[in-house]
Amino acid sequence: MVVIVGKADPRPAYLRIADDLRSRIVDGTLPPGTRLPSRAQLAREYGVAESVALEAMRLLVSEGFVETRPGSGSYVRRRPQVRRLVRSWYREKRGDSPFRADMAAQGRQGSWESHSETTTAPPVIAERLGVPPGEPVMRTNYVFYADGEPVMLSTSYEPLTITRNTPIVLPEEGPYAGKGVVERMAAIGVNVTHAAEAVTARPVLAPEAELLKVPTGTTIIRIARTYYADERAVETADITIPADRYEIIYHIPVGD
Amino acid sequence: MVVIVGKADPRPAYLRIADDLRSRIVDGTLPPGTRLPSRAQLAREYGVAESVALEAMRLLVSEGFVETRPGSGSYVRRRPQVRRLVRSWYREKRGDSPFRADMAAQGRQGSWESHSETTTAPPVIAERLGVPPGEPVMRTNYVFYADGEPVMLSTSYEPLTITRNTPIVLPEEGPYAGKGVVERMAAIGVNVTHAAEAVTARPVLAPEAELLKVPTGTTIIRIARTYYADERAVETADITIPADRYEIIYHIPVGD
DNA sequence: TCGAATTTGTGCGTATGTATC
DNA sequence: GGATACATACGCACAAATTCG
Repeated sequence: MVVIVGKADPRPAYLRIADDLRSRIVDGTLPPGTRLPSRAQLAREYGVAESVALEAMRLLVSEGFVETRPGSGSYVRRRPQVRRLVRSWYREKRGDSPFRADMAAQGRQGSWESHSETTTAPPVIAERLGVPPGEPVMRTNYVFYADGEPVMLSTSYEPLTITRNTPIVLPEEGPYAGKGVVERMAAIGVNVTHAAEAVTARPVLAPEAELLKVPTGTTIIRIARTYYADERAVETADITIPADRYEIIYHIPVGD
Repeated sequence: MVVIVGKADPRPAYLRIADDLRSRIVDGTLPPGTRLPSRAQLAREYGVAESVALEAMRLLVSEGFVETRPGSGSYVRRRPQVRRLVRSWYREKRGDSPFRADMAAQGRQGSWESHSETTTAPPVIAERLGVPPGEPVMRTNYVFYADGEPVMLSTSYEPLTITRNTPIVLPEEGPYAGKGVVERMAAIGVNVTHAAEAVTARPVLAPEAELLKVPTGTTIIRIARTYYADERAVETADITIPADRYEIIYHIPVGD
């Protein structure tokens, strides 16, 4: 089939082709897994050079609608099953590690690796913790796994003025290892009352991509989480999650 | 300067160039606003054809690191000032439009355009609303502006079984126009008790980019919000926000 | 098992239009 | 107005992976 274009189409040809295919993907005419026409076919159908068809495909790939397999063809992308991470207060009340409980709720096995060291608070972190820049903090880097696959990164900071000389100074050692911030802080008499999470998103950077084993250019969600005991910040963390695998669920009570 | 490449470099040339520039952008050697070498310059420096330099730049644009200005040059993207959108229950209690109140809190003037029509619920929406697919719903498309600049898109769905023959059937007409879902539903005796928001993120699509006036390659945050009266869903909406302009704040009480 | 055809990935060179400076 | 820079488009070439007879 050769598509005859109107003369007065203002949009570039590669955008027209991409829009055309995209709308057919979105409306279900081209379901996931469908093989799309090859570059040569598209070029013939739309009456353009092969390089224009190539441009259209590249755009759809960068938008996440299409994946290509060299030598085989281009296919409507099958979305990986989107899993949910629930971030609400009641995840804190289960006695187990919040992450492991989240994973168990989905029938997956949660595990993690971590590394802690004392350092000084960078300006951004100091501001979030409400302490002077350079204040000593315990920094802990985590890689979280679900069924052995990396799914989340986290870098946590706790002021040593709170945890020094307590059994919980190292988050992943001692009787409260892996128990979650709320439970650990409770063990030293610090009563966590609420948390604030600031959600942003951006393209993944190379070091993160390597740890999460995702291709560069994919989108990640970044959560800056801070736990408070009344008005005092007691922990803050930067959490990184691949956006195409997880959605983050917040429950918001509509109080009086 | 001409960069001599080792013979055994496995990566394609355009990726090497992109990786090189990207790392210099990320580590601050090329700060935001810096003008990058032109295609012709890059081609000379790296000893490749101009089309290869073009490919590298396109990749960086699609990743959101670079923006191009025709006739002028390519520049490290300046991150606009990040503003905050607070999504917590108390934003519902202010009597005014929640969006206008959010904007007023930042010293900006909020406004919006909307268009409502009755339609039938697509499968995904029907599932969120807990109604059979094809159920009649009121769909309203919004474009929200801050100081005249588009900052948020929203598509809202309300089952007509709830609002038919009431004064609020059209969200943006009548005495409760622009008042927010909680207040509008209260006006017909529906007591909204909580909301759930599912947060995801992905690259912006061409049609959205046009409405939001953002360059292609930026990241957007997408929120699927559903309001509930006890267990019954009374409204659901898809909200689209440019991730480089806003971060989304959630407050999470840590209850007993 | 082999080989030919197909398909994507990468790269080169050219041309034209339009925006900027 | 001229030089520069990006945007789009055309056409070609070859490598590598896949497919299929």
